[in-house]
Amino acid sequence: MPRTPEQFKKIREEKRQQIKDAALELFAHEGYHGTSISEIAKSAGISKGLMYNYFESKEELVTSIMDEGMKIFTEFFDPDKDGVLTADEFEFFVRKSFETVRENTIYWKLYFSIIMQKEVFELVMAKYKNILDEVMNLLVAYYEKQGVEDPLAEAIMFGSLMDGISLNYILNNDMFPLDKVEDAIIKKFGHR
Amino acid sequence: MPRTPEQFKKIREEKRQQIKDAALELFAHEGYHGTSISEIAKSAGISKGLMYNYFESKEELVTSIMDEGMKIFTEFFDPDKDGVLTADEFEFFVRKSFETVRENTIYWKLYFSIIMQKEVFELVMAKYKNILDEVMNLLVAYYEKQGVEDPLAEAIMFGSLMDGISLNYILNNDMFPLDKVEDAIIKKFGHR
Amino acid sequence: MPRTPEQFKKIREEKRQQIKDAALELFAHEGYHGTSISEIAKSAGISKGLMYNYFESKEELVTSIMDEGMKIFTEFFDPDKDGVLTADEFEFFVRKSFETVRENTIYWKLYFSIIMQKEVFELVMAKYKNILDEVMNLLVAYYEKQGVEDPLAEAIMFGSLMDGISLNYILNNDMFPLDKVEDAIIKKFGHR
Amino acid sequence: MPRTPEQFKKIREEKRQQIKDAALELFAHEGYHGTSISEIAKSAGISKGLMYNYFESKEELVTSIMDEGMKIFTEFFDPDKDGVLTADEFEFFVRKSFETVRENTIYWKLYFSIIMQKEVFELVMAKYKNILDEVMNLLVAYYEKQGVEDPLAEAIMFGSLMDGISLNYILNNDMFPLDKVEDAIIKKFGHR
DNA sequence: CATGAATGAGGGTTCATTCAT
DNA sequence: AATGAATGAACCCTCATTCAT
Repeated sequence: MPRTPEQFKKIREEKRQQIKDAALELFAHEGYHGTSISEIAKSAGISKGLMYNYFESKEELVTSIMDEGMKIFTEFFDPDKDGVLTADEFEFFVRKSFETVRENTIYWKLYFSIIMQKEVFELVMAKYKNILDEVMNLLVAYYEKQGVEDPLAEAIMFGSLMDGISLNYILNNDMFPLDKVEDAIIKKFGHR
Repeated sequence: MPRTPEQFKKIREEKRQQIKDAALELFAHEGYHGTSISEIAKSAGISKGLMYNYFESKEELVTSIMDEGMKIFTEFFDPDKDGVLTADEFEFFVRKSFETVRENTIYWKLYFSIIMQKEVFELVMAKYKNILDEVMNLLVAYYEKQGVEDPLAEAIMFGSLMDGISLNYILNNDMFPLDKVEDAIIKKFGHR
Repeated sequence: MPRTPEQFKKIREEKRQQIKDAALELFAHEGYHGTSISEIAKSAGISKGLMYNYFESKEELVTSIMDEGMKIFTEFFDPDKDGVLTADEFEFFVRKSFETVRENTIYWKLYFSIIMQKEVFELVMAKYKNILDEVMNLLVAYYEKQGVEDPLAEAIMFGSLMDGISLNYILNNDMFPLDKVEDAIIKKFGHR
Repeated sequence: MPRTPEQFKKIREEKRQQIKDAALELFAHEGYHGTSISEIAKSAGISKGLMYNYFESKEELVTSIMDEGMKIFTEFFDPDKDGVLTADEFEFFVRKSFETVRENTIYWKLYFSIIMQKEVFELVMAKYKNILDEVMNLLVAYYEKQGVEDPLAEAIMFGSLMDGISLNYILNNDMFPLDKVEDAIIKKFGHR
């Protein structure tokens, strides 16, 4: 008697996740090209061939991981989706962003290593660019409302700062005083 | 008449440079793993085998390139080496940093893509950490002198911001308003 | 009420046929090595695993298909089985042969692609050789009776011609004037 | 001191031929898909990787072999290239064709196995089609000149017969009375 | 009878490195 | 100093077959 479709679906989803977890860990530490399918399979406790039952290529695997991480990011951002940022929401955004970086350090390590790669990932990046542009637009509008002199420059600086902090935190996990910087950035770029 | 040892050394050095130039170009565009020794050799106009007369491995080649780029960076920084930063020197530092990024975009592309890689490059990074820590110390001292409330947080923010801006400029060369941001950062983090 | 053994056998036979039909289609279009068990199973509307309930291997499957096609061929040939060929029967044979090629083009495509393969299929070919030798013997006897000068050479030429025509028709389906050639061959090799 | 370019060229050509010889043997016996690069390399006495120094892919290898064989074929055909076939030239053509088949049996085995394959080889076949069409045109003109009733049908029959004979000779090397058939075909299709 | 997850060997291909010349 | 032929390990991926359910 075969398993029910529900059973198969459950197996598939669990195994896919299991593979993605193993792959994320390895991609983040060794880089995309530095990680082989063999390593991922071994780390996930499955055979090499089985990988391709769940992901049709190495590229689909990494894409799938990236999408999942980006989904987490967007879920936490602009929660009421009214397209306007208040000062409280700004602070909430900063704190949530750092929370995400803190809790999904490995994912963001992968993210930063991936964005340095070549055309293969330009499609992926195109998708994310929309999301990130949206964030930028909200920020510019916010700074305008608060009467900041050059809202665009301020928004770009703020965005770059978030990137830079994330990058340094990721590279220097133990030493980086993320909490302190979190407060400072809200004070300096919040413009309450 | 045979060449003197000095002449040999000079020829050697020139050839090494020629190889490094070709390799940097390719590494930055195709990534480290995406660039083969064959391609580098062809681009440098020499044979594959000869590569190994000048660099003992692909890894030594990339390490050597990184070192050279970092040397350029340090040469331009803190020119009088008196260990103290004035407000003018701060501005000078920012402007020179951006100048370097603007003029050596390819190198910094390689730099950012390399720092996301694995333990092989941890040695390289250890070396650079000293240089970067030195910069950080000067900055903290500078902010203390200027009476900034939390000098360390300010210095870290400034450093992260420089990284974030460089990263975004590299990724988005055409659209990024580097000049504008350059002025804004001096105004906001100069504390004259 | 449980099914009788006969019912089971019939269901089994139908399913086998269903698989063979799907497989023939794919083998002929993609080649033997170019067709995977997965594709066959999907095309037959069953699971991969079930395939092995009906055929013990990919090889048995293709062998079985070949046998079936050859059976069709022999059924149409020498209908009264008296071991003698009249002029009318010769013509009948030619017309029926071409009819078979026309109606089972796909099978003959598979046939010609398979006979070029390696020793695995030598067994299969041994079986067919008997059938084809039988045909040859009848033809030689026929040409002798008609007073042809070199009956063996004539028979071999005729057999080779039939092969060559089939091959070219298969490869060049649309352009090949099979009808015209059919008449011509009867005129030229019939020896009425 | 490096080898001279001439030396390298000689090495390359010899090795390429060595690989092609090994590959032809294997392709003919095991089929294209049934032959692995590993097997070819082993049979040629080189490493797998070296294959790709001489042929950029398995496909280029087989294409190169096919071209070489077809070149032999065309060299022997229509030697004075005046575009007209005399009765002597017709006989010469038949005899030379069989000579080629006799002497390059393996190649023609590959040829027949290849023409049954899928789209990958359609390009290759397109090239050959021109050559073969040319032959056909000459034949039709020849039969017209000789006053044959249906020249096209005759030419197609002759061409198909040549194919069929080659095929059967290849498959049944030892038993096939090629000499006898050679004479018979000239008598029957020569129309002197 | 029926499923598709799972395996493992092998497919073609690439590439850093070595070596004879 | 210089060449490119040669190696061998590893790469991503496919697939006939087996197996737990």
